[in-house]
Order: sequence, then structure tokens, then C-alpha cells
Amino acid sequence: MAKKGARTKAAEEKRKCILEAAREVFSDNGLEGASLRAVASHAGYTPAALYFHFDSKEDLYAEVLAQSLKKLATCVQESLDGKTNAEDRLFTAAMAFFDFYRRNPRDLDLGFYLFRGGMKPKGLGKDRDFALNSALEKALTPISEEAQKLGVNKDRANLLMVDCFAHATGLLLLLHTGRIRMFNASAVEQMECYINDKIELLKIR
Amino acid sequence: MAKKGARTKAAEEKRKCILEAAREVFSDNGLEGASLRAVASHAGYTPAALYFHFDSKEDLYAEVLAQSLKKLATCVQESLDGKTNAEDRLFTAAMAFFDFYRRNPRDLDLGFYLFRGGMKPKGLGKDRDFALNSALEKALTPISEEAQKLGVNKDRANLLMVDCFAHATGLLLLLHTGRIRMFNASAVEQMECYINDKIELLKIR
Amino acid sequence: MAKKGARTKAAEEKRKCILEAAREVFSDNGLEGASLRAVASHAGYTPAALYFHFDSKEDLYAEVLAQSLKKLATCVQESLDGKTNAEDRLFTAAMAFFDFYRRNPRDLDLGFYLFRGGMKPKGLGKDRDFALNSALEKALTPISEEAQKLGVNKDRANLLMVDCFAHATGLLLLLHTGRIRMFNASAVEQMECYINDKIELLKIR
Amino acid sequence: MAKKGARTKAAEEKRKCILEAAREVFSDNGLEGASLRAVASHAGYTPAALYFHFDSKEDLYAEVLAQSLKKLATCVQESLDGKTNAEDRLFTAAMAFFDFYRRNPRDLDLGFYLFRGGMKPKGLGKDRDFALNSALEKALTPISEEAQKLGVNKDRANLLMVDCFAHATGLLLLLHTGRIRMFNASAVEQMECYINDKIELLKIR
DNA sequence: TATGAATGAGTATTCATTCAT
DNA sequence: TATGAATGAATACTCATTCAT
Repeated sequence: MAKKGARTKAAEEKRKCILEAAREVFSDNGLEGASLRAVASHAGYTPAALYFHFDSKEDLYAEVLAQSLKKLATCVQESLDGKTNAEDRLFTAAMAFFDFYRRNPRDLDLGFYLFRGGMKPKGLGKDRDFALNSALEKALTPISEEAQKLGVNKDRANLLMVDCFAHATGLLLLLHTGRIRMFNASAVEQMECYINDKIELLKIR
Repeated sequence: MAKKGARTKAAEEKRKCILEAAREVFSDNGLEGASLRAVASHAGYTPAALYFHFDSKEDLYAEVLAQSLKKLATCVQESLDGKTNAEDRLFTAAMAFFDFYRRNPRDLDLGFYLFRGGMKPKGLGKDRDFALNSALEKALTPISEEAQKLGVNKDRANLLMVDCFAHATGLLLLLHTGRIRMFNASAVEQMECYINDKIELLKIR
Repeated sequence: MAKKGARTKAAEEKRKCILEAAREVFSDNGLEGASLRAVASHAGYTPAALYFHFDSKEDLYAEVLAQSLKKLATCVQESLDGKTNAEDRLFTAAMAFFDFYRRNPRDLDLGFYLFRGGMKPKGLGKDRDFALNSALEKALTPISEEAQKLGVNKDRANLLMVDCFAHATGLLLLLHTGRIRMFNASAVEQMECYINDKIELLKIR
Repeated sequence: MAKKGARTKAAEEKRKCILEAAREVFSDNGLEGASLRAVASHAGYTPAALYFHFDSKEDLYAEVLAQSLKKLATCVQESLDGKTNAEDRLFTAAMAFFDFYRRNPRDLDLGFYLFRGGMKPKGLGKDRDFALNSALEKALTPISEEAQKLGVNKDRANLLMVDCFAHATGLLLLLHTGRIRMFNASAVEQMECYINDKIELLKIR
């Protein structure tokens, strides 16, 4: 009902304004803690008005998340600009992924809700789920691609990508919850170390 | 924590029954998403009845979580029974941690809610938070201890433990959300591989 | 106080309707004893609907009380219209105060809840408390003013006003609880008698 | 069910203990704010235990109130000990009534709930209501009696008693809610003044 | 006599959502 | 496009009371 295909420029502006408000509110209160009312008043609207632009709270959430993932992919891509050495590019891509979430903890939260069933009642719908997954994959593929350039076959390159994803995610979790300090460790250093070890092992084998 | 010291056997049974119901509901919906009503009706009780056994929703949640962490620590400890070789023990402890959450996804969910800010607004109170953190640490320390037996200094052993924790966590996240299949990967194999690589690197250096 | 400045006429009507319902329910049960549900259903609304017109139960109560006091003050003022003799005006003002509450027992109940500690724990907030007190004082001051015109100094005039307030209140309490009948007395006559005695004493001294 | 007529001495003790607890709790939290649970735990009992001694919360309240009124009557009686002059006795009795409630504000609250319909749902029942009213009257009658000794006929003596009751009540209300300070007045002085005026007028006529 | 356990009705308030205007 | 008004279901938690033991 909301998205009729052809949207006027003005409407697009308003959408963006609402999305921005949503991002902030979600960031401040977490996802479950945020209310449509809060988003609306943050954006200078009545709650009812949002329903012209988004079908539901979940719809709104999904778009916020999509934007986040797009920004992530862009971030990773841009980090590679001007870099040609494959080893360097692998390292850079993985760290860009890691750094994006390190610097934007709320985007991490956003992502977690995608992974977990956070939004059970109706779910986000298959189409949307697929689109979001693709966006995430797109942000990660450079890692796999560079590994292949280094002579690793496609399957193993994929596994390496998954490993990087997993390690980054785990460290970020520890970082954003203060646990890493408890252990006297530095998330960045450990991430760097992890990738370097991986690359070293790649060369040995 | 909730009630008197001497509890009858029957009462203990009922408590357990409620805790079990709570475990299911909390792990499905998280602390904020879960309602006392749901827990109560799941356990076959009236909401008001729960207050006889637990002081509040958070009290109930904390106890569920504490039990889960205790089970985890026990699991890790038992996995080491009869093993004497340090390398073997390190591997076993890390995999026991990983396997516990692999086989008990609900407990992983439970744990995530502790880590993530989901409950921030009020938190569980410092005492409880500290106790829960200690319980978690207790489950992980064997990893550090065995690394030290292998000649690694205490600080680096600690980092290694953190790394294992992070990697396991990341993989479990991928596993329980079906993402790992998307990538054609096996969580168990990748965890095993990760630890073995770590051990190998330990020996090289 | 609850909502925006510009209110439509229809909205104003509904507000009044709710306030009227609240008046009845509050005066029957007091602030603590009355439930929003009761007010709502009395007004033909859902509880949630009230929150569109008033911020909270206490907000609603305060507004009901404020209206009542305003009506009281108006009543006293109007009773003096066209009267010029100070003695007459003093008598009239005091009796107008008394008669207002005699004829509107619900308003008396409302007022009692303000006076009594019934609501202490949270109170209505200082601003509101002050406003309500002022409204009450405004209704009583004519008594003091007329006494001063009769040559009484300001302090003594004030005390006289307080005395009238106290006596009226006491008699009204006896009246509305049926106790006065028990004693074979007439509240009106005793109030009249009391003021006349006061005036007489004023002249003697 | 509770009061079987013949009560053991031990039971009587316990009753007293509970009543005392109830008095305190009612005093601290007001009547509506006080819960049976609070009374029970204050008395070192379980809520359920109270039901062996009292039929209901209202029953408990009624007994607390009855005790209060008995104490009031005693207070008034004792104030007259050794006094023989009728004028003196009238003044003393009225002031004793006033002073009792001045010094025990919570007993005043207790009393108000009797007058107002505070306890609507079931009421206190006719018998009890009558008994409580009698107790109150008993505390006031000395005023009427002494007036008669001064030559006033019974009816007028009664009215005088009612007037004293009303005036005292009104002043106490102002006193206990801090209003009297607002007016720069002293409740005691105004009460004394009121009775003296009354006596003076008695003599003039 | 007393308790532990349980209940059902009750509390104010918030929420996402809808709909007439 | 946007709003004010309204709703019904939900929230955690408290209460007086009951009853088997």
C-alpha cells in the first residue's frame, strides 16, 4: 500500500527523514524498546502519518536495516580503493567489515535482530529476508575474492570468509558489551592478528 | 535468592517447573519480549502465582540464566575427565564450550540477551551481573590454563581464550540462524579447524 | 495543561464529558479509590482513550478539582452582586461558601481528598498544588475583605476567615454524613447562627 | 467466624498485637494505601493468619477505629478529673477532644474514613456503625452535660456540642494539612478563642 | 493456630494500528 | 498527505481472600 512504485521526489525526502529518525530512536532505545510513537515524534509526525510511508513497524525496521547493510557494503568497497595487492586487499576488506561495526555499534544491534528471530510475530517475509542476506553477502564477498586471487580454491575461500565473519562478529560482541576489557584484550589487535595468522597459514599450505 | 532458606521438596519441584517454562519462553523471546503471563501459562500457573516463587520478572530471568551458565561450566569440566595431555585438554575444553551451545541453542539465546544491551535500562543489578560474569568466566578458564601448561605466558593464554570464545560465538550465531548452510560450511569442522590452527601456531612460535 | 493550545469544539465537548464522568467517580471513591477504567466506562470510553485527553490519572483529577474550585469562587462572587453593606456582604460570602458545598456534596468530597493526605505519596506536584490552594483562597478572601471594611485589622480579619472556613467545613462534614440529624440540628441554621454571633462579637469589641 | 465469644487469654494477646501493627501501618500509609500483607508482616504473621483473628480487612479497620474512639473518650473523661467548675469543665472537655486529635493526627484520619463512605464496598454493617457512633457521642457528651449545668436547656446544649465538634473538626483539618500555617493562624488559639466566645455568649443571653 | 500456595480480579499505563475527516 | 481520536490487547505487578495441610 505504501510504496506505489513511482514516488515523488518530495515523498522520497520525507521517507528519508523518517528513516533517519528511526535510526536514531532505534539506536537510543534498542529495537524492542523503541516505539513507533517515538520515531514519529522524532521525525515531527503523528504516528498515523508514518503509515503512509511504511506498512508497519517491521517494514520500517527492515528499511533501516537495509540501509545499514548498504552502508556497510559501501564502506568495505571504498576501503579497497586504490589497493592492488591481493594480500593487502584481503586484510583491508576484513578489517573494514570489522571496523564498520566497531564504530557503529547500533548497526550491529540492528543486524543481530536480523539473525535472531527478534521479530518473530510475522517475520520480515521471504523476499525481504533474501534481499537483506544478499546485501550482507555483498559486503563480505571481497574477502572471498581476494583469497581466490591468492590461489585458494573457491570453496576454501568461502570458508575463510565465513571464518572472518564469525571471528569479527564474536569479537564485536565482546567489545560492545565491555567483556573484552574484562579480559584485558584489544578487539582491534585480536582481529588484525587473526587475519594475519590466517594469511600466514594460507602461505604455508 | 527469592525466598527463605528451607524449601520443601515439592516447592523445589514447582520452582524447577517454572524455571523450565521460563527457560523456553525467555529463549524464544528474550527478556523484554517475554511476558510473565506467557511463562506462567506455559508452566500451568496464574501470573500471580509466580510471585510466590520469584520476586520479579528479572529475578526469574537471572535465575534461569544462572542455571544455564552453571550447566555450561559443568559440561566443560566433565569433558576434561580422564584427559591428561595439555594439548588434548585445550582442544577438548574449547570444543566442549562450543558443543554445549551447539546442542542447546536456547541457552545460547539466553546468553545473548545477557551480552546484548537488551535489558540495559534497568540491568540486573551489579551483584547479579558480576555473579553471571564469573560463572561464564569459570566455564572458559580451562582453555587458558591448558595453554599455560603448553608454555604460553598468562597474558597470551588469556587472549587465546578470548579468541576461542569469540570464534565459537560467531560460528554458533551463524549456525543457529541457518547462515552457515548458506555458505556451504560446517560449524563443527570450522571450530575444530580453528583450534587446531591455533595450537599449531602455538608450537611454531 | 494536557494538550495543545488550539482545541476543536468537538474535542472540548468530549473533554467536558470525561471530566464530568471523572467528577462523579472521583467524588464517590476518591483519587486512590477511583480507577481510570471506571471513569472511562462511565464516560463511554476505553481507558486508553482518556490518555488522548489527559496525561495521567492525576492530571485528570487535578483538572476536575480545579474546575470545582473555580465554580466555588464564581459562586461566592456572584452572591455578592448588588450587595453593598459590608455586614451583609460578609454574611453572604460565608453563606455562599457554605451553601455551595451544601448543595454540591460531590465537590466537597473532591476537596477533602485535596486536604487529606490521601494522595501524599506522590502528590500532585508543587505547581498544581499551589494553583489549587490559590483557587481556594480566592473563594474565601471576600470574607476577610468585608471584615476589614468593618474595621477589623488585616490579621484578625484573616483569622475570622479561617474560622468561618473551619466551621463551615465541620458542619458540612456532619451534614453530608447524616450525623447532624443524629443530633437533631440543622446545619444551615447553625452556620447562620455562627456568622451572626461572629458579627455581633465584632461589634461589641 | 473469628470471634467465638469465649477467647483464650493467649488469643487476646495476639489480637492486640495485630491491632497494634494495624494501627501503625494504617498510620504510615493511610487507610487505602495500607495492605493486609503489610499489617501481617508488621505483626510477624502471614496474611492468612490474620483471618483467624479478624473476618476481613474492614473488620480489622473497624476494631482499630473502635479502640481509637475508646481512647478518645477516656482522654476526655480523664481531663475532667478533679475539675468541678462547670464553665471550666466545658472548656476542658472541648479542648480535650480537640487536643486528642491534634496530637494523634492518624486517629483523625481513621475517624474520617468512618464519616465518609471510605469503605464502601461492603460498609461496616449497621451494628458496628451504631457502636462506633455511640463511642463518638460518648466522648462528646460531657460538653453538652456541662452546658446544661450552666443553665442551657438540653436542646441548645446539644447544638453547642455539635458546634464545638464541627469547629474542632474544621480546625483540625486545616491544621493537619498545613493550611492553617498558610493563613498565619494557630489552631489551638482559635479553638480556645472559639469556646471562650461561646461561653461568653452563653452568659450574656 | 498458622502457613505456603494459589487465585482472579484489579491497577495505571503503553503499544501498534485503524479510520473518519 | 496528514491528523486527532479511538481501540483492544498487552505489560508487570498487587491485592484481599481462600484452602489444603
